[in-house]
Amino acid sequence: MPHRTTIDDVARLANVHKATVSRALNAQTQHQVSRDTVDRIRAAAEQLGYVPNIMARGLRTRSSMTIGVVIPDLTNPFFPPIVRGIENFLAPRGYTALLANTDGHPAAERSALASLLERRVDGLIVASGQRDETALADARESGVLAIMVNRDAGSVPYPLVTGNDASGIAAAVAHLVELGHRDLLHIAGPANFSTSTARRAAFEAACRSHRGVRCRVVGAAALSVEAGRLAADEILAERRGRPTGIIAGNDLIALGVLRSLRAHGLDCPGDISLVGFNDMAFAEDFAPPLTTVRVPTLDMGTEAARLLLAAIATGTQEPVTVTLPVSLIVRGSTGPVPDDAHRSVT
Amino acid sequence: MPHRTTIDDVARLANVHKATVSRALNAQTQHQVSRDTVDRIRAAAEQLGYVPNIMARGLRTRSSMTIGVVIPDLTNPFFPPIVRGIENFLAPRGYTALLANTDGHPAAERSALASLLERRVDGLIVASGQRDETALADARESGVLAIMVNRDAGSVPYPLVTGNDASGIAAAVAHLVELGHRDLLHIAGPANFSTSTARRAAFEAACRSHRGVRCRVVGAAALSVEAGRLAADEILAERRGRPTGIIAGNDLIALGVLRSLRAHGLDCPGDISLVGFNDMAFAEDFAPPLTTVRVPTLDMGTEAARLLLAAIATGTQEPVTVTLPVSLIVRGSTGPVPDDAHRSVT
DNA sequence: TTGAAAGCGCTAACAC
DNA sequence: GTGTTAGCGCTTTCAA
Repeated sequence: MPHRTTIDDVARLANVHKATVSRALNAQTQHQVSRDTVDRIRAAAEQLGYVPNIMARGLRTRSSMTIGVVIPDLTNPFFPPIVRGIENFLAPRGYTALLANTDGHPAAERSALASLLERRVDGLIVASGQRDETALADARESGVLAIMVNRDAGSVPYPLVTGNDASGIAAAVAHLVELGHRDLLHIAGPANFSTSTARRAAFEAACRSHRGVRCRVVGAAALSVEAGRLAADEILAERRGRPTGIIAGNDLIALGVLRSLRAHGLDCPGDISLVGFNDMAFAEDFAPPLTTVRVPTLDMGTEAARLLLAAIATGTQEPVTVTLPVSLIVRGSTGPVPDDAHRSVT
Repeated sequence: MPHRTTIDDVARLANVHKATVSRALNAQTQHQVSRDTVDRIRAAAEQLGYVPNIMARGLRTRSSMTIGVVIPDLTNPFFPPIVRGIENFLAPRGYTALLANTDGHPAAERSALASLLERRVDGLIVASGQRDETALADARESGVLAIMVNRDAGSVPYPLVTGNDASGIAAAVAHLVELGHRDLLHIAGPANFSTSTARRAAFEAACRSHRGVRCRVVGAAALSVEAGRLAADEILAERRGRPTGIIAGNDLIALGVLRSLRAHGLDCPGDISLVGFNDMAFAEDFAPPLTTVRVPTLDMGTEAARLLLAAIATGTQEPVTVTLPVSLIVRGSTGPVPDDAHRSVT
């Protein structure tokens, strides 16, 4: 690539030493240079179209002004808002995000992390947390600064920014109970995600807190539409004990449930009510519009970026957990329990 | 950040000069080093957890092994698959993507570009093309390699990877005509996007090629749900001359049309048929499932990355246009023209 | 096959 | 206020 012009070229044109150019062009050191020379240097830089080389600077200052963002899959609608929130915070502060997808594969995560570390990112924001994080454990071991987003890293004590899973699930359960539902099912995500186990536990606790509510939990193989459909298929194949209300581990699973319901000729919410989790983009446009728990994904990203830059500034980080509030968004996929709901269980 | 261990540390442990370490650890120069020393160096590097510093290497080799990806908004579901396609191609080749959002603002684009250029990206992939690209013109002027994706950069002659807008629109028109529709409307995107004008022209041409088809074009203020809804609201407010078939400039606009239709108590496709463009994620889950033109977004990203790396390898690029095939996906939002369709125009 | 030396473009200590 | 000097960690001639 081009951009040949270096700090030396500017120095020559402005008739000063390159160190002076460096001072003049840097906000923190600019006051050390006289007004006149700053102007002269500015003009020279402008004239030459000088673009400072951040790599060279970084070599000296041991900072790359880039942050590694590792996510499972950008194509999953849950993650773009997080990334956007991160960038919204980083960009005005001179930082840029290096993106890496892992697809949930440990091998891909390893190589993604390696690639980011080679580039000497100043820190990591990781949205692909799992129970068994070996690669992250190594990173943490060698002093890499990082913030987890949404899911934690198992036993690796990185700070975490997450939504309030418990209160979201509690609100969903309360909503269904209020509508008269007494047979509730939770389709949980894989247990190696901290959010899955948190939501599952919250579901069971919430059900216990309402008298007369029968609850049941099944697991989905992944946080995906297909996994949700499969799980729902199995449940709907059973002739007795069908739930009247389902709380899905996330919106993708909920979408799978919706497809399964249609395939079985069941009406939502006429026959079965459904609540999702996350309020992903366009959840309101589904058929029916999905009742779900809204998670502030953009804010989660922003907050994670804020925490990371703070950690970079101090060089240290405590394993805090920042829990952001969530809210139940009631739309068309939940309704009153059908009259004959109890036929199947008696 | 940590990772203190440098090539010198490895050299010392392996009892060789750092130049030898460099050769041993580099695939292209490895054959210059004896088998034994390579092994010894490898072991030493492993033992020390050596991670080469790409910035330092880049300073020397004038290549950063990073590609700048500039998009309007990651939160728009059209872009993540493109980015994913890019990364799928880049990652195995040792490149990483630096992401920058512009929100369609020239100012944001300027600063995004500046930030990428400071980081000495080896090239750019730009999905935020507009008619009046001043920042890109400068980049092009100073020899920056770049590939446009989806939309071109107006008069800036960068190569372009795009979907076949004309054939997609032609297929959509043919589909509606076959269903009996004779009054067609195209809600076009803003004219400063090359795709908007291409689709508009294709629409008008396609309509002319079918005898007895009346066509009309209105513009949406943006490629967004809200802009689509507004445009549809205006059309539906007219009491006469309503179209029976609408082809939206993209799926987001189509979604806005859907919402407007619902608000007006109109049935889709009972009263009006609707075709989108792009086949964005979950278009099949809308109410009704959206008939749309599928654009191979993932492939577009991959192809753009391929072209860019080729350009980087040769140091030159021709202003070629790669047009990828698209296909009409017929779902529930299109149906036979209603019987009374001609009442309103007579 | 390996070592020595130079330098990529920048900033930071130290002079003056 | 400004110049000098010395590297940051790497690759790449050029010698040996």
